[in-house]
Amino acid sequence: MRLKPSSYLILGMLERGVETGYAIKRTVDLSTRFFWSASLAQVYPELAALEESGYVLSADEPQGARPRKVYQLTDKGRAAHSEWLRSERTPHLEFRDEGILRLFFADAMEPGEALELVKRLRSRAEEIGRDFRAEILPVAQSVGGFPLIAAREGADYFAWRASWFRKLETELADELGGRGR
Amino acid sequence: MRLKPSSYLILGMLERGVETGYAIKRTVDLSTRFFWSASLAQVYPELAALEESGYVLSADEPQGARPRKVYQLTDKGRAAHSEWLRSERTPHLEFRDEGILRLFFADAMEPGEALELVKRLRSRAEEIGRDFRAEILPVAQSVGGFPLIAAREGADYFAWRASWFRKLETELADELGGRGR
DNA sequence: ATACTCATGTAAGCTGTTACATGATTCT
DNA sequence: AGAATCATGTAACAGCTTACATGAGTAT
Repeated sequence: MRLKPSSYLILGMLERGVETGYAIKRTVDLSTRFFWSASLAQVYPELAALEESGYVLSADEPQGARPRKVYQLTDKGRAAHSEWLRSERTPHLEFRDEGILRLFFADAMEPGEALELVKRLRSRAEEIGRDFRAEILPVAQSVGGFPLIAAREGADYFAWRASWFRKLETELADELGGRGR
Repeated sequence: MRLKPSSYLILGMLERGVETGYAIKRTVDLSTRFFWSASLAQVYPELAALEESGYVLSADEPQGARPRKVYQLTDKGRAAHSEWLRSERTPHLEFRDEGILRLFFADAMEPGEALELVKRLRSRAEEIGRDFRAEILPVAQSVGGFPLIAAREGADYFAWRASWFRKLETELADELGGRGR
């Protein structure tokens, strides 16, 4: 079995003491979601595959009549996660940014419409920044350490992005105003 | 047929006068690659599907004995692209950032090793920034308009990212040095 | 001659999503 | 009593990638 970044995400969560598939998904939604997300339909089969390959071990720990499987890392799993963290392989970096894609094609619109687009992108960046500070940062603050540092990167990024669009907005507004005279 | 961002990428390239599937892929690699990439095995079937649904039209224009299909937008295709640009739908925004994922789990390493990780991430951001300025920006400069603005966003982002890691690097180095006394 | 670029396409596979299916426990 | 949360899983599909297959034109 070849481990993908999503596998290491799961190994990492187990290493941090998150025990069940459900809890991993919940934790991801409150922490790594913005730079690496995962769905339940990804987590459960991945946990099964990791167990099959000996990276993790499960034990049934039902809560009353409700079934519940707790997972823990094996030595092999801990070693794999540790090797990944220290590895010099180039980490995967990919963006799917439809906003910038629209910006790229904005020559097909009137200057006023392009300005409207940039305003919407700025406002969207601000909105995500707010969500981030409301949902992710507080949790990260209570955890501290590198999860907090990673959360700060996210918050800083969306702040930077909003200010980048704000700057572009003034430039485009100036051009528009200047042409009017 | 439901159009995805990748469909609009292709419509947009046709709108800008890029004529063949091969040329679209080449242009994407030199312009939108960092915020929206595409492979040949994606472009060719997508062009066929767009023609099937009436968004584009193809004509055979072989160069000698070498087959070649040139595409152009239909009115329907132009309208769809225009509607997308002006739309208020929230644009898709997704990151797959294995670097920040490693940072998130860096508590599992010694402080010195975590610092090494941050150095690698900083150096990788610098490297991508250089690639960007070497491969993407010059082309964008010769094109001008919004493609240049989008390219600047990319260049500015990787500069910001490098400086963010640089700052973190000094913070972590200070902590390391401080503990030694 | 040889290598690179132009050019089109397909097959198989990987990664991930949404929606479905089910049910217990806890909070209001 | 009803809603939200905890909990596990599967089926179908969407989107995309790598590798394969083929060959002409152009530059060194």
